Amino acid sequence: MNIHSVIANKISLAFSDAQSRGLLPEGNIPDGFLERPQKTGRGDFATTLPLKLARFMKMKPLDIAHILETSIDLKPELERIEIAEPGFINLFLNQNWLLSQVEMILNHGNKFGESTFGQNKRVQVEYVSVNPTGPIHVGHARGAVLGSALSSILRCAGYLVTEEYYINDAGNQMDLFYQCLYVRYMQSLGFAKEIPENGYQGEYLVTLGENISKEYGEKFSNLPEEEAVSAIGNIGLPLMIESIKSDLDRLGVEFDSWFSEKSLFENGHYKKTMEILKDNNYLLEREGAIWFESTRFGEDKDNVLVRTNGTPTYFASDAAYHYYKFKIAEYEKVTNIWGADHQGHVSRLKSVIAALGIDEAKLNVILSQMVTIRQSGDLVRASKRSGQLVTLTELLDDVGVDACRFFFLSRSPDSQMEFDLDLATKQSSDNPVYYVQYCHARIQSILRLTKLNNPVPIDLVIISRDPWVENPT
RNA sequence: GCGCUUGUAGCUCAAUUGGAUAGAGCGCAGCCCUGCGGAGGCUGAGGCUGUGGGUUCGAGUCCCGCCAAGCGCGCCA
Repeated sequence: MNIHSVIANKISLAFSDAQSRGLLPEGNIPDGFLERPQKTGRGDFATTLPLKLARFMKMKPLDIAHILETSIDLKPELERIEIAEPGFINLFLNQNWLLSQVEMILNHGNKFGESTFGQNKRVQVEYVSVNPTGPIHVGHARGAVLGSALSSILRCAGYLVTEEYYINDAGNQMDLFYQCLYVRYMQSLGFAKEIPENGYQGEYLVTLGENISKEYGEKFSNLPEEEAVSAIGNIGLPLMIESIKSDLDRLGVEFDSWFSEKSLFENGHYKKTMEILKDNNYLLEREGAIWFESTRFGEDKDNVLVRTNGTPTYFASDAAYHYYKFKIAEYEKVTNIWGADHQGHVSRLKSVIAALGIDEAKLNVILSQMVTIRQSGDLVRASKRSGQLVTLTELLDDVGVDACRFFFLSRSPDSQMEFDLDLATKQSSDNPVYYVQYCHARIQSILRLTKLNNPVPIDLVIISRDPWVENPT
């Protein structure tokens, strides 16, 4: 048990002890009563319990504080208690107990800080999940770093984590991608073809098209267009996925599972999902399409699941995917990390999950806000269609993995951020990454020097409770 | 128009989820140092927490209105 819980326990016991002695009236203890004061001198921990209880118990906070004080069992972790206006109880750790923690930490080595909080529950973190229609850019990279860090933390907290990438290898966007790749292939062989309007303009497709023509020659150019598009698509898709994989690998992000959207239609999950929705009477036929009645869950409008032409929408496969997550894979908790531009999708996904009979509280969606790149004072916008994007590869070439991960994690996912390339590459204390790396180098140096001499048994003494206290020289 | 997110020192961000005098780094001003693997050290100025109300012992944090920025509101994904 960590020290926070130990002390919270002590206070909780003191509370019920005072009640059983008739000093305090009956009632439950509120949540979040133990905190760490912002300033040293107010103790290592503080409780606001008297303030929180005052109104309900119709007593003065200071009176409650004094009653609790007499019931708190100090030993062995605590040294003393102080009561402060208007009703805080400040708790000070025992110095010998603090010293013993050094040994405990050393004994735990790299395992220090891990916990069994998650009780080996199976959870999934799904992130990145970029359409394999182009390379990963800076916005995706932010989600990638968040997901990978979150997964590590969950593992340390005792969860069994599956990190999954959802490959959108079905649907209109993929068809468009195949079409564009076909055009680039034909262009590389000298045929006059044009990228369709709203198509993918990026340079990477030119290269990919050239590579395919180099390896396979002209053999697809003689086929009927539809056949050629499909054949080239079959070659292009795995190449695209491989390139995404290797980009992420450079970023230190590795997935346990790559889940294919297409597979949902091959293994029956999609069919089953639609059956459940139908049986639960959430489906409507209207204007030749099949709709999910989202409005019954308070949504603004209903959503199409199957188009007039009979093909399922992205929303339909996402419903099936989440059916898979909860009903087939049986994860106890699922976290999706999405770009903020998917924000409107959250509530209707939750609705469809509820309609499938799944507790929507099991799904947590983290939205990561937009990233802009600043270089030499200028802002660079990321836009995929126009091909004007800063790719992950370019970012890593410029600033390296450490700075990349550090900066993405240094801001809340909720806030938009500017990634300052000049700052991230600066070798001065302006750059927090440089500062951290410098500290690490110095510490390693000290450790190396220590090993040169014969290590002596450590005699631990607390010189000062406050490391910044002035030295009396 | 409706919905989501954000708004804190000149800049980039914190603030233990409603607690005590809103804190750090950079920048700025002043003083000091000059062979540890120096990113020099110390001190200081700098704030009506976008804005107007409300809730209560207490609000940067919760509620309502307004202002500003970004995103979303497809039978695209």
